[in-house]
Amino acid sequence: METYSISEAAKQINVTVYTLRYYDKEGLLPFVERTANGTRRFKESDIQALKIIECLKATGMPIKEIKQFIDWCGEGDESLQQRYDLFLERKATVKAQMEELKKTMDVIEHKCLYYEKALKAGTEKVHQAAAIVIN
Amino acid sequence: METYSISEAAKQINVTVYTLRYYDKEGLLPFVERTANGTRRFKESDIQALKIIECLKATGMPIKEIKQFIDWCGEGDESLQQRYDLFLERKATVKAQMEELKKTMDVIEHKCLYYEKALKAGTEKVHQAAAIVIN
DNA sequence: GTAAAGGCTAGAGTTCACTCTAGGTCAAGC
DNA sequence: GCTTGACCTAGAGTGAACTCTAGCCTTTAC
Repeated sequence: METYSISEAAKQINVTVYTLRYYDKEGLLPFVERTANGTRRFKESDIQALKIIECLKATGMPIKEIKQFIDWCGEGDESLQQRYDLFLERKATVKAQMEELKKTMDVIEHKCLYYEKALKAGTEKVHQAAAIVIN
Repeated sequence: METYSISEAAKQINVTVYTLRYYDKEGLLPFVERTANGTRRFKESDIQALKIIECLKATGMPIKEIKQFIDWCGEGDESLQQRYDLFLERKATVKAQMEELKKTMDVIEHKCLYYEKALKAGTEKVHQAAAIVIN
């Protein structure tokens, strides 16, 4: 079975080796095995697990909560419900983030139009009457 | 003209007064005027500006870059192009974030289905054959 | 056999964005 | 006139997530 060194693993998931060692220190990688002399070897399934970790991180989940999830994974079927609930909750937060981001995008796009007009006119005065305003 | 105290302004944009003072310290609020004894009074246009600042923050923009934008706003028409470019760039990053979030959502939804099946079966074994795997 | 490349740990340092504390001013209500 | 509450500043402290350093150990290539 093919395995990867820490730097190969880091490259694959696009983080630094420092980050991987930090994750391990924080208990996120209990499944990564070591050679006789202590070197980490990442299996294909470890890479997949890291992708899940990165996915959870992308939802804004703090490392301590990700560790909780990893711990649950080690418990087996006992924690199935907790893990399901966790993903349901993540789904809801990601949905909320998407909606927030859409609102943000609307504002940004308005600003783009504002500045297009201002640039065409050569001045912001096409938009406002007086004073120093943030636009 | 109606104005707001720092605590009223904080409530309106849903941050703490500490945060507003911190923003001011960092140069994000040069437009906020003070009473004779030094108390900040937020105008309606200041609240709008704060909303733009919060919008930029929501795109992941660091405070130092937001300050750059605020500085440009003070320069007037000279900086129109820079400010336009900034919003174009923000638009691109938000678009990228939306795509990333969509991918994240797809993974999360897969996990939800995985756990629904596992819960129905009462065990994760419906999914995998051997070993400790993160799921 | 020795030097370079890569791995290891413990622990210190960094950055960011707040968050809070201490000590002080000021206006309003009793 | 004095207490209460809201405001102020400077600066210290916090927590998260890295990021790096120092010192040490293997393996590989000349």
